[in-house]
Amino acid sequence: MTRPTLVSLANELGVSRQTVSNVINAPHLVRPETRERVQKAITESGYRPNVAAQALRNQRSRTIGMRILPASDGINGAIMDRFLHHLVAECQELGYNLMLFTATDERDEVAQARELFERGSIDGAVLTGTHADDRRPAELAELGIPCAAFGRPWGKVEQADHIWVDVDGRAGTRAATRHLLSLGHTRIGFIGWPRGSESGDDRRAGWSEAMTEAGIEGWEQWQADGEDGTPTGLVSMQRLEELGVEGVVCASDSLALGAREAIRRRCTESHFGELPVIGFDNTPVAAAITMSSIAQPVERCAQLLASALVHDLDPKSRGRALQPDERLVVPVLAPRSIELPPVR
Amino acid sequence: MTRPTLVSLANELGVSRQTVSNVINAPHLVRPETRERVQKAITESGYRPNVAAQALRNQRSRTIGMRILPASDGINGAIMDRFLHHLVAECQELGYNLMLFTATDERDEVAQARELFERGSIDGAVLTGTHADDRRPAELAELGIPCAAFGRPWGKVEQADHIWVDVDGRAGTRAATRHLLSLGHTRIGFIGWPRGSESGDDRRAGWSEAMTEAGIEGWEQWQADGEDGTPTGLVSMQRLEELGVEGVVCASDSLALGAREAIRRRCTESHFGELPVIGFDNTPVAAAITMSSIAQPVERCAQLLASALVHDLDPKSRGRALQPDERLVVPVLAPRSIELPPVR
DNA sequence: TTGTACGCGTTATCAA
DNA sequence: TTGATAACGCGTACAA
Repeated sequence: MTRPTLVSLANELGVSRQTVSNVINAPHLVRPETRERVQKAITESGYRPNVAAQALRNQRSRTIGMRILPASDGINGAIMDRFLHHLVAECQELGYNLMLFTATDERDEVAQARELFERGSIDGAVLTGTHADDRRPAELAELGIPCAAFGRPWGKVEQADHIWVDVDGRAGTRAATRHLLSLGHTRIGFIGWPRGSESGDDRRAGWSEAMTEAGIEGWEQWQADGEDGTPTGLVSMQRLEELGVEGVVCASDSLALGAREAIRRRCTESHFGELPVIGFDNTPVAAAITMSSIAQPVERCAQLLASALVHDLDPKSRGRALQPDERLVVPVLAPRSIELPPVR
Repeated sequence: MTRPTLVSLANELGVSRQTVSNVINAPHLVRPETRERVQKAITESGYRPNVAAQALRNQRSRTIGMRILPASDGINGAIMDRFLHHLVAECQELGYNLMLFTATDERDEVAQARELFERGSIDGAVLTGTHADDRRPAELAELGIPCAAFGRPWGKVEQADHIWVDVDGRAGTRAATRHLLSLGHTRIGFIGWPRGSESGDDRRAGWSEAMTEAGIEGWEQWQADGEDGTPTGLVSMQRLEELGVEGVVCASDSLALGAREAIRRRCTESHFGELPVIGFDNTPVAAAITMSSIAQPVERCAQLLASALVHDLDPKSRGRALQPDERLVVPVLAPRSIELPPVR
């Protein structure tokens, strides 16, 4: 009833444990007939190498650590949910495991990662939610802990020496804005987050670019911002509608949800007049109410990141190094029919 | 620069490694002066026991495994997000780690857990989303894999021999219904999921009980159901309003969101007339639109579950066995002001 | 109270 | 091609 080990298997077969090990790790070194005999025994006995022993011997756990944030709002939660799932899937694919941990703040996050790393629980870490002046990559590097970040090294993209992947939010809002422009609208507004939020400014920039490029006058006034959430979206939209805005791109689905609410209220109060709103993140909520949204390809980000980190941890593994042009992943516009009403 | 080990520390201090080990695991066996000297060295050198070596020696990884589901809708995602976070936090608190894995289905989930268990990666597993005829607990038991489930053993609560914790949805909807009744309303409806969904039927039962208990006639007709989502909530509410329903309890926030939408549309079309809607899950969306909702205490569930499983894995640890009356955790009604309009 | 010796299961090196 | 030996870092029974 006790699980077989390399030794017990070897004894039963009358070979040395090294031979059994070789059948698993270096089959080409073993004579075919022996190999098959051992292989058969391995399969039939349900033998599984012990990871603790492997980790001890190889000085690597084949495990990656990641901090799980307290679920704040449903939006970021949903994104991280998907990211996490695909990260786990890709790690598994590459023969790695993912271990979670919690931390009170980023300082503590580094401390926790360090603890896990120094105890040999993890070989490296995945960071999320990078921001300007993010000290984590440097601190981990200092400690010799390999890491990969979901989120670019804001403010110093060029000199970053760690692995990272990010969603090109700017390209997303640019595409969304162009899309609305292509429908014949010209007065396209933007509802975002207060200046200073890196990804927020990035998303706004895409809209600015598209508007500038289209040669439209006075677009600078068609913007509003505030804390993420439906309330901000609602009041922002009310203001923009007064300015005659004909469509709006938002930095999040929450904002877009609020904007839609404003339009709905106005429509019932006065005349009918739908108006396209495009959200960001393509959350289930957006899909449920058939609202167009810019979809972050978090699946791809997770895959690229896991693969790159694994490659960094073990170049001989199946992990793949990141190509420079793969770092900024472009999101996809997920259009829903209701969002494309005829102009006027 | 190389990390210290028990041996290297012992050598530096001129004691045997046994003494160093004892200082950590059985301090009372070591002479105070020696103990302090060793303790100091441990602290200063930043020594950390190697988990692989410990796992190998103790034949336990102090790690718990859990399948992460593909993020489906935002609602369940948000719930699982919170659950997961608190599960990790509690494990950490108890000196355990949480490892994630993916699986294609429940059969595969058991296979994956088995693989991890037999390789010594995990000591036990956490299950989520239990249902009637759930084979997982029995299969894991068969394999000798300790497990704990978030979700009751539907259909055979009494005979279940594994650890489980669940939210008492029925108590939640009952409380919500009573709450609406206490406001003076009598025609309280319910929007849920199709019969056969365990938690759905459970939530409906709470409403039935409260209505029966209040001695109100004809309540059986004030119900509707369908696939979870805003569309179902919307059409359901339209029908219930025609029946003169004065308030409604829903099996999810999605349904409630749809119901609110129906009320809003009707209000603007004809006369004004708000009407209380209570959702389930208390998602960020509910909070954002100030909609009352029944809040699942997933934090507590996660804590109880982690603690109980850890206790099962290692009775000498700080994990605590589950008391029978702790298994069904009662949710809390999160009332928002807008949800309590005067009657008529 | 401290030290010695062994074993946990695996892999790498080297000799046969 | 195969097998013996050592080592990874730790915990514990036992002896001193």
